[in-house]
Amino acid sequence: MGHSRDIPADLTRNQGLVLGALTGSGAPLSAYDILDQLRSEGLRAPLQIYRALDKLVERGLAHRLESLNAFVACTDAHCHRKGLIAFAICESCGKVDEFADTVIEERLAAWAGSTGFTVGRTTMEIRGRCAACLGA
Amino acid sequence: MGHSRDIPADLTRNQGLVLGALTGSGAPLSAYDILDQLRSEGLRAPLQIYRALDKLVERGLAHRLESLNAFVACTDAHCHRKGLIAFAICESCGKVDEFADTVIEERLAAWAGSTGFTVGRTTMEIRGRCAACLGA
DNA sequence: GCCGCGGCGTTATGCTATAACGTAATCAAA
DNA sequence: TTTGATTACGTTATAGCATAACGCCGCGGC
Repeated sequence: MGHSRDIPADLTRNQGLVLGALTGSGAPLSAYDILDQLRSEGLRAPLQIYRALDKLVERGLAHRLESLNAFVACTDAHCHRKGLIAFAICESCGKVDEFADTVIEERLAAWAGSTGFTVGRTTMEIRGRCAACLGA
Repeated sequence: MGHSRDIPADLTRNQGLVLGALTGSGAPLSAYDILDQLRSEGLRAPLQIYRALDKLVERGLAHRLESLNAFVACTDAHCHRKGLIAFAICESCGKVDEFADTVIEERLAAWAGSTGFTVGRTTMEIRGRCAACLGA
C-alpha cells in the first residue's frame, strides 16, 4: 500500500501546485521559476510561493539548496528522514542526488561533542558532474 | 618566522580593505555590511566589494557561507587547505568555527566512487549554538 | 610604441526574500 | 452560537543580494 511519489492529501492548493512544479522538474527551481510556471494557475506574488515552500520544507517534502537559492522535491519515497542529508548537484544537467551517510553524521556528532557545539540543522552540498554527464 | 594573521602583501587596496573588515569582525559579514564599513575609505559600489571577495575566496583567504549569503575571513593561519571544510555557525553569537575531517572526506569520496559522480567544490555548514552561548 | 591583461569605478538592472496589512475559513471552548 | 485562536491567503511595497555592461587606467612583455 502506498508507493513513492505519494502527495499528501492535506496540502493546500498552493502547496500542491508548488510541489507539483518541483516534482515535474528534473532540476532545482528558484521560487521565481516556480512563480512563472504557476501564473497560469492564478498565482501572482512571490510570497505565495515562499509560503508554500516554507511548509513543504518544514514537512520534508521539499529541500532548499542553499548554494543555488533554489528548491527540489524530496526524492525519498517516505520523507521522514531525520538528520543530515547530502545533496550532489550536477553542474552540467542540474540533476540533484540525495543521500545520507551515518558515518558522516557520527563524525559530525563527535566533533560537536568535543567542542561543546550543539548541532541544529546542517546542510551539505556537493557540486560536480554526474556519471551520465561525464559519459557524454 | 611569519605568524598567523599574515596578510599577503600583494593584495590590492580594495582587497586589503575587504579582508581587513572581515578579520576585524567576530561574525560573518554580507557584502553590503562590508560596503557600509568601507564607505569612509571611499568605496561606493557593491561591485567593488564583490570583486575583492571573489579574489579573496579564490585565494582561500576568505570563505563564502552559502546558508547566510555572507563571508568570513579564513581562520587557518596558512590558508592553503585543499578539500572539504566544514563551518559551524553559532546562531546565537554569530561566531564561525572552521574544521576539516578526513573521514568525512573519505566517505564522500567513497560515495562519489560508487555512483560515478565527480566531486568539485563541496560546502558543509552546521547551524547551532556554540559552547560559550550555551553556558550563558 | 603598443598591446594584452587585470583591476578599478560607475550606472543600471536583475534576482532573491520578507514586512506589513487586511481577509477568509476552520475549529474548539465557552 | 458566539467567541477567539489559528492558519492560510492575497496584495503592495520594500529590503537585501548579486551581476551586466561600459569605459578608464596602469603595468609588464614584446
